[in-house]
Amino acid sequence: MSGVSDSCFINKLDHYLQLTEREKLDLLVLEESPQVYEAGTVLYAEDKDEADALYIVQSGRLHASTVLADGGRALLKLHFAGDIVGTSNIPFTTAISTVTVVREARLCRFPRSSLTTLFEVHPRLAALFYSVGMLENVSLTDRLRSIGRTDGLSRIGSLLLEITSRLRVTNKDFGNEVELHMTQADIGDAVGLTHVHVNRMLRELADQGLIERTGSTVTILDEDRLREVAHFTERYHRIETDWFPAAKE
Amino acid sequence: MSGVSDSCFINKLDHYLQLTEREKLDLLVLEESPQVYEAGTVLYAEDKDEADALYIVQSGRLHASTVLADGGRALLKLHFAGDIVGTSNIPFTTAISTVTVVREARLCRFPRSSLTTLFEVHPRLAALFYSVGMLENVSLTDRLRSIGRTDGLSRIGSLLLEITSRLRVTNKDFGNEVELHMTQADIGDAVGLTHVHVNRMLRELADQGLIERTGSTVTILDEDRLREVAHFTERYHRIETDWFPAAKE
DNA sequence: CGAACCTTTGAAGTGACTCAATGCGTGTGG
DNA sequence: CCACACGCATTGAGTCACTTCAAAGGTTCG
Repeated sequence: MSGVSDSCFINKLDHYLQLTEREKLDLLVLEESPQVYEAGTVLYAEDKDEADALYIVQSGRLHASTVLADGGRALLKLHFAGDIVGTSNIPFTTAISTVTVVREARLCRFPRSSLTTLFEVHPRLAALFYSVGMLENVSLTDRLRSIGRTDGLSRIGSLLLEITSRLRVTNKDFGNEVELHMTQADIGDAVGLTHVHVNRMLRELADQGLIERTGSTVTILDEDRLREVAHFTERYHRIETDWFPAAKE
Repeated sequence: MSGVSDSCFINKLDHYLQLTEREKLDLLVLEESPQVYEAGTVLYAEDKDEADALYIVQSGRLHASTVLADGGRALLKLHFAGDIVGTSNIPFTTAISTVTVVREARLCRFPRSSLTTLFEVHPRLAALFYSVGMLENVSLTDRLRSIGRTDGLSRIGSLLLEITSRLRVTNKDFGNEVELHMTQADIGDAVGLTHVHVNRMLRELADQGLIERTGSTVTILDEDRLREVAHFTERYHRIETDWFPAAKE
């Protein structure tokens, strides 16, 4: 039987909120044991698969994408350790985007039925789910602003900063060296540019001394200046928990 | 004292879910009586005002915007009757966008503390709030795709269809004539184009016989073809409620 | 009747795209 | 162990969607 340390939730939820023993134990029952998914695995496919569960990321990388009419692709979300994947399917029966494992990941499946119990028994955890979902909402509006209203250089800078920023949530001693696990075409699909232009903008960022590149690893050399270029606002430090219902002991 | 018909929730929540008497009564206590806000009113300002309440829209129009480094503006969300405004502030203490009343609106304030009670006492309604929030996330990813990966004509078409689609949620007998309540500059800020180009794309849509314009009212002449041009997917019909906890009678 | 705001149109400039070719690294089958 | 294929990064050149700048026409309102 799996111990508490095997839970997919402990990392991130515990970061935002000190979970009680009762909460931890109940979560262990509600979520399934972590399973390993290799890179390339499709968790569910847009407009095709039933979306009857969330997945909590213990480690690894995933992304949500959608196919365009012209055969192109858009990357809608990036998912890191601690993220809850699949929340936007909650109001639907069929998956509204395709979720792909980008880098070998350990995931806990969290069936819809567990969500029912969670909301019934643990209002405080339900509030936390709600907050985390709204955090995703904010991340989306930030990208909307970046993609809709800034040039290529800013968009790429913004993406780099968002990735580092989110990795730091679960990894405090994270430096300024990021392995992107994305091709330049992926980056383009995420920020709304072609891979050719992504290449030129990455070079430009490097030429300006803001970043350094080695393969698909990026080192941020001047984070302050990059933040200015990208008009980036940090948002993932903490969440407001004052209004949360009391925990079940 | 205000009757049930005065509640800001009945319209939309009742559309998705048959509320019980107990739920309706409790909601009436939790939400404040509707108040009228005239066009131009700023509910709260980005990075400035405390965000200690949600607002439920009974009637009228609002939008959420953010100011850019270069003085520009991005419209992040449009809010219609039945919407819950301010959810993205839930994880924060300070407002993360500016919410402005676009057209005289009747709003019910829903303080954060009411949210606490809602999650404690009415898990089913909490689930509904969660679902509605996730629906907003989906709307954002749809716009992300539209803005990041399609041309001006599609973006405008997509916006027009989203507006009509969302107005239909609370107004079944809504035709194909939409009063936008947006200037062409507003539209540009919403879809990531300049007002000049918005003008040309609107003309183009009209020239192609897809729409007809009178002032800021748009009549959709060929909705099927417009959907093709815009690559639009309808999403606001209904939400999945099977997993919701049982209602408190 | 003028001011303010919005829409519309023209003309020129540019950021990003498309097309195309080259190089590079890695894995694989002969 | 080499040859080749394949995916990815890089670079150049030409083109285009959208921008910027500028000005004129409409509408509303005090």
